[in-house]
Amino acid sequence: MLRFTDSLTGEKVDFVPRETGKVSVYWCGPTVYDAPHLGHARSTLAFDVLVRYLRWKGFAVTSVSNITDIDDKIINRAADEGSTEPEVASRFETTFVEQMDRLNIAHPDLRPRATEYVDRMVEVIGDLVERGMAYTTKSGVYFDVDRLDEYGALVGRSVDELREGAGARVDIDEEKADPLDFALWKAAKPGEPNWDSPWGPGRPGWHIECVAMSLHLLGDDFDIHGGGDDLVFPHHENERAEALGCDRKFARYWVHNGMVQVDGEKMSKSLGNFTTLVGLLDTWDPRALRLLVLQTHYRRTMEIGSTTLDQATAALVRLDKFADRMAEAALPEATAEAAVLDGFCHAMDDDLGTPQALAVIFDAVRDANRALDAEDYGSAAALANAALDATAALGLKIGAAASSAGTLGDDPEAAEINELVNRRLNARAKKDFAEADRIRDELATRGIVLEDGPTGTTWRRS
RNA sequence: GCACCGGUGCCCGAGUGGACCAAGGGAACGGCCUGCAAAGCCGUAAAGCCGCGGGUUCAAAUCCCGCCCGGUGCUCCA
Repeated sequence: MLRFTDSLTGEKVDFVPRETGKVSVYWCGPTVYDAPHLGHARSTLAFDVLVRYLRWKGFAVTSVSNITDIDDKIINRAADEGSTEPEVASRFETTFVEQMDRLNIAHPDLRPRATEYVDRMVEVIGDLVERGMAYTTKSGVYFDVDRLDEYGALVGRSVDELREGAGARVDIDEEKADPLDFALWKAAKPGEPNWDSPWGPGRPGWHIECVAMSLHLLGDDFDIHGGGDDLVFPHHENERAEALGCDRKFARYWVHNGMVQVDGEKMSKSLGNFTTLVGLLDTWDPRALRLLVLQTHYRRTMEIGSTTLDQATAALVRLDKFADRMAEAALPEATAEAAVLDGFCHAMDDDLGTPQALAVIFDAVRDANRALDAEDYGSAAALANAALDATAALGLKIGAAASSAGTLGDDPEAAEINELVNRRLNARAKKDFAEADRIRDELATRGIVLEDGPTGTTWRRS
């Protein structure tokens, strides 16, 4: 039985989908106003693994993740650049998708944009106004928090408690009847993009797009709603209020991932150049980032930095070598070792315990190597198949062929390096080890590592 | 300030009441292999007891109280 920690109750609960065998998942995608960062990667990776594992288990999954392409930050960025909102949004959406592709993240089945859903949002807002859950002011339409008893349930606070902290960080809008009330529709200001509505020209308020999209594409009472845990309040609390305010059932389970830290501190642009994904993925194998993320439970705050990425890279190299070794061994056909897959499922079923799942995989790797050393090919094959099946279920491709380093022939210096390698081989053949070592040292200073194997010498960049 | 979540070896991190009390990865060390290395495999040691101080319990890293530190949220940040 699959279990998740549901943010609404904070407890681990059995997962019972709306429809047997089918799972509907919605997770909050990015607001495309800037380059994607580590946090986007971690969050998207978390839900990628969730979806992959559910599919691996045999569920028919429908996944939806939005692109928020209209918001204050996009407007500001466009103004700063002397560009337009659609241009800014389109550019960063492209970058986002590119980086997700590098991370081998499966595309969501549907990736709707907020601007394509304005009509549906207007419908939802209209419904709320009709039901008396929302009111209109000069500056827009606001949700009346007092009308919903359950407001605050997701974040685990009462309306009174929330009211105490309201305005702690942002000035209170005088137009609102209650500081907690939040915008559903913002009246247009001069120069801003706007759409027509029964309340005059304006633009969508608090992430009402997520409600309009998720309910439209997945239906009422869909299964899982996810996102980063910084979105719990007010973002998700408000979404929930919007849906419940329309008397519609919303997410059955709320799943939130933890934040990323760099060097023990919050990630910020001043802290390092690899807080953006593009730079990081240029430096490290994207699979190393996936492995690193999976080594920490998705709900926990985690550390990402050059040290941990290097460590993950070392672990990844080991997995690649393992996959290659097993492939070269030409092992017999074998069914994946059931004990390993059972262990893997047991770990994953328990709130997606990827760290434990990886421990099962690494144990299988060691056992398979041991079996191969002992020339127990049947066991080695069964264990290797299980390990490969499990890594694949996590979206982790292993083996040198999967390495982003690509084939050695692609390296611009390949011809020159190969020449040096051949000269060294000749020297070794003549037992001129001094010359052989000199060439090896020369390559080492250029960051090239040589490996002499039974079938010849290979090289790679360290 | 208020709320929530964390603080586990040299590093990253599982474990959240009980088989001598800590998985897995990285690093370290030793062995095999190698002309020597590298890589790989095998193995070993390493937490004077899991932030600090109290408490509950037959039994706690795991529960309770206080304190210290970090993170997140408190109107648009994954």
